[in-house]
Amino acid sequence: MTFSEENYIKAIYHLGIGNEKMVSTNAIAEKMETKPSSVTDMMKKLSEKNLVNYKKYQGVSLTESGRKLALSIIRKHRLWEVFLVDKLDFQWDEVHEVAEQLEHIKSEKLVDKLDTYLGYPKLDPHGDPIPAKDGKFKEMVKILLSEAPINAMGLCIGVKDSSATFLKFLDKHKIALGDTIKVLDKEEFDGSLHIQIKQRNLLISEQIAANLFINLG
Amino acid sequence: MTFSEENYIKAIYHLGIGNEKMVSTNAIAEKMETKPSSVTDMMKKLSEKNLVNYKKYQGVSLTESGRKLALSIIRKHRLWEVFLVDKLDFQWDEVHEVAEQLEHIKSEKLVDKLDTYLGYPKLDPHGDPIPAKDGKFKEMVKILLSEAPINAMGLCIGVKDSSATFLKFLDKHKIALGDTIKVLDKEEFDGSLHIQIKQRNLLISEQIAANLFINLG
DNA sequence: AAAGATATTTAGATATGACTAAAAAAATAT
DNA sequence: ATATTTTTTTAGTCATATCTAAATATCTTT
Repeated sequence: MTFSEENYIKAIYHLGIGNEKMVSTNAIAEKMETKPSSVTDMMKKLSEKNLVNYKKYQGVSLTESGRKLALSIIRKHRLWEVFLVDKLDFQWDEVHEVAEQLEHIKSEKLVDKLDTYLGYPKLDPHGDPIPAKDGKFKEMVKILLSEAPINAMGLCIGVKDSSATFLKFLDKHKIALGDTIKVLDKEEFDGSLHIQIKQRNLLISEQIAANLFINLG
Repeated sequence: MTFSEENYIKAIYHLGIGNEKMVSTNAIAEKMETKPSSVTDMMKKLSEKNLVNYKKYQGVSLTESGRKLALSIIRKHRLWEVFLVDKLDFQWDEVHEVAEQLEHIKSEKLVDKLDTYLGYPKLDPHGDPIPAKDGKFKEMVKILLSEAPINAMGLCIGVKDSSATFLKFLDKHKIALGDTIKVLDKEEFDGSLHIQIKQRNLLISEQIAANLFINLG
């Protein structure tokens, strides 16, 4: 598998979450920051390798082996992120790019030993679950903070956008995974949320709220 | 820099050690397990990028920036090897292949933090020195065991061949870096050496002796 | 159901890094 | 010093992964 192939597989997996249907060529092109024609070329190749189900004009979905491959790459990505934060003292907003490279290192032994060394972590620094060796993992029950009803209270368990800009914003306002958040009020005008977090009251924009996952009770 | 370019630079560096002259196209081709014509192509490209001095039919040598690049790759390779052995519990004969991949990860911050995490090691698991960030490092004074005179005594400080086969052989016969070795006798017939190591007497072939570095006094 | 808009695919081109076969230069031997 | 061998380079191909431009299929409107 080339890096490029692996990145396509990962993109298809991420796009396919939730909507269990077919993923469109254009959606993949946008995610990969490439042209639709390049996607078509690659889909033919991945189809040959039995990693995706592809029919002209119908979009693609991952086959069983495609899904397994995707999960193994995601497993590696998230384990490396834990390593960078827990062991090397990286900030959580700095790890993504490096993990994008490390996820392509080929050595099963390495991944297993890394997993052991890290103490079999279940979540990465952004709250995303780490697939087990056999590909199994359970998504937590989570909703976007922006969709929580007024007076709802829950644990902050993850971020949707994991860009450095957003993560830095959270750090600056001392919002961290594991914090308890209570929705006090919602502004009708722009959807801003008044929330209570660690004894503090905070007003956050809808865009912020739409990128924070919480777990209700 | 592509992986391929980096691997060529590394190969030229290794071939250029000792013989401070030009490195031949054929030598590079052999080391890289590729064809001389491919080497010529790449030399033109690396020359464009000012990483090698290349003149048709004259061989190549690294420029100052080529040398720096080579040392930074070697630094990464050796630091990762230390990580794999010290932290992840790999055997010393298992680390080379994985480190060949890890050495191409691009992130200065990662290398620096790894160095710190490992406690600024000076040597990798095979006894090779790890270049500092600024590229400086001192080779130990070392000779091949096969070239040591009879009755010489020294510390085993490194291996020349670091293939799994050779390293496993050393493990099997309990020969490790740091052991004191004394040359008792040399067979005239085939160059075999009688050595004393950890109270034991051992007879080793010349080929073995020609891949072990020792440091006299 | 035809027209227009959007999405997707095909065809043909480019850059990288490899290869083979043939030509040319350098080294070695007679 | 000439012939032979070895080394190195050139020329032309190939595969991968991209791209642009043009063609075609599907979706959306009316």
